[in-house]
Amino acid sequence: MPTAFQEKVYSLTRQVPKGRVTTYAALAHAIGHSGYRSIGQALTRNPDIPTTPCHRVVNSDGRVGGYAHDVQKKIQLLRSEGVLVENGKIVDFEKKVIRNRHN
DNA sequence: TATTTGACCAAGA
DNA sequence: ATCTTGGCCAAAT
Repeated sequence: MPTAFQEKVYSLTRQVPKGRVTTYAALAHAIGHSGYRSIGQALTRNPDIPTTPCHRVVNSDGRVGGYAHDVQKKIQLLRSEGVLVENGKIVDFEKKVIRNRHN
């Protein structure tokens, strides 16, 4: 049973459109927290991949970051949505990332 | 109740 | 550009 905190994280993660990505810091900021690591913690406990596209959440510097089971799987999913990854980094990261800021 | 853990981040060397 | 360090916060143990 998810906590209120996790509900927020999942909810925001689901709002990320296909072909775009967001960062742990952006999610944290959107919720009003500064504990970036807690966001990853919440996603780690996420059981259902299809319902929550947690593969669209990446590191702040454009690196792919981690994944519960296999990072390669995460990269594969991103690539299938049009987000290319080279050397563990997102190609054209600044174009794909959503930070809920001035746009 | 207290401690440890982790899919992070920013700044410094 | 890479590596290290300290800090952050919720959940699990």
